Amino acid sequence: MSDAQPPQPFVPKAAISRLSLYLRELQQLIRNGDERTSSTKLGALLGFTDAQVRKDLAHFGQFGTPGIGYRCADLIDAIRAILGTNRPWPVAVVGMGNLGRALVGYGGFAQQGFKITVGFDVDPRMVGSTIENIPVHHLDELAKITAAAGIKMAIMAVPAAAAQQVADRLVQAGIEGILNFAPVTISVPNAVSQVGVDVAIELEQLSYAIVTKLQNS
Amino acid sequence: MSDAQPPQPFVPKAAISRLSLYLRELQQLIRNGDERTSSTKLGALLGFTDAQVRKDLAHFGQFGTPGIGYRCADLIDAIRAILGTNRPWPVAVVGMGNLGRALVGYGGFAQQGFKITVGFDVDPRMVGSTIENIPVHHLDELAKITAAAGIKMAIMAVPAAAAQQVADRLVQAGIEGILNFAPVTISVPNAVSQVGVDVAIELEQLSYAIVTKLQNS
DNA sequence: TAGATTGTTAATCGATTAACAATC
DNA sequence: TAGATTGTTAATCGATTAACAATC
Repeated sequence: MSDAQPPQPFVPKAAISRLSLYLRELQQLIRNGDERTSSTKLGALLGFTDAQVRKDLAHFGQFGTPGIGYRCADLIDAIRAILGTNRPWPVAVVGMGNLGRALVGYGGFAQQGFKITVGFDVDPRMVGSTIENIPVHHLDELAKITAAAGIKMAIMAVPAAAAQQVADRLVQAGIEGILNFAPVTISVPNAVSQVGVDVAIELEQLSYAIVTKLQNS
Repeated sequence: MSDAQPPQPFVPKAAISRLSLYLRELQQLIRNGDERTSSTKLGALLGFTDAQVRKDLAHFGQFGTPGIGYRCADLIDAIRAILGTNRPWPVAVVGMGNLGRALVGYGGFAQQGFKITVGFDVDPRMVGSTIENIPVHHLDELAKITAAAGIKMAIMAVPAAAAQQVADRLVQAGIEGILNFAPVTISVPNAVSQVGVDVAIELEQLSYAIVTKLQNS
């Protein structure tokens, strides 16, 4: 209907990750009572150069004032609009084991616009129950319920052996983004976005860093 | 005492992350009964080029046979030796809330060499209890217990507001690697390694991907 | 032998940083 | 005005990919 959207050419993926970090830092600054900040200050808080901060933002428009810097509140609004978190996202959790239940009980991302509104499992003892006021349905109801609720994002907290099957069902149900906590690579169509979090891999990165540091000493 | 270690110049950080992915994929191949693989096959499984796989490995030595490829079991051993996970790592969890307890109950990374052996909290109702056979101590005992147990890695699952203080205490206690689940940037000395996992940020990346895809259509 | 695949060097590509005119 | 800081272009740096001789 409108062509107001800028053409938005190649935005490095790493730049989008940093946008999330800027957002988090800006929210912290606001909590500290800071109204304004600068690319130098924001970068220093995160270990980036000022040029990096400005370049990242420049992909999307102009948000500051030369000689002054950025209004924290305005930059927050701008970044949330870019990321698409200026409106609420209902989220489904699949797999109501320890991790699934912990995620449902965790309020931390409600503040960023994400609200877990439903859980799924295949265990008959879980199905029909309620966890922290969130209903748990059978996985067979996935498509019906996510469609009715307009849910486009799901968090997978299922065993590795089930992950690909569950991913297939999420795709089938029309889910467009998957956050996968299972320690396996899942294969989904290109049109579906995925992000993986594997705690073992993160620990391996720490292991490497520690071992390497020892070697160098 | 010995100079057997190769000089090991600049290894891109991204290459180390991919090493973990190769390892995970190789373990999957072994489970499928594959004895051998190639850079082309391994790359295809993860969406990388064959050149990328060979280049990453080349930073550390020669692990394959021209014309043949790689023996999965051998390459697994080699990568584990590089990452430092060819020996067990005892790990402490700080913060025994929903997430902390879920991590203790999760066996997934024991298989990769990481074993949670102790938990810490400040809540008197938790201190002295046992979760999945893991004792929970008061945070005041951190230094004493981690030193005695030779623990060098800790997982932080504490509220954002407490994160920096807890990080300071971990550093004080001689911890060398921190996996931080709190949604804030923590500042630690250069000699201490840290990795952050922020679920909200991962969801933001999905949000961006979904919203952007819609725009382009 | 012919076919496959490695390890490595050189070429390409992309991302970060430096520099600076414009602006407040 | 002088000082600060943006947005942006050009220069640098680093990482990925292509190509190929060596090898099984």
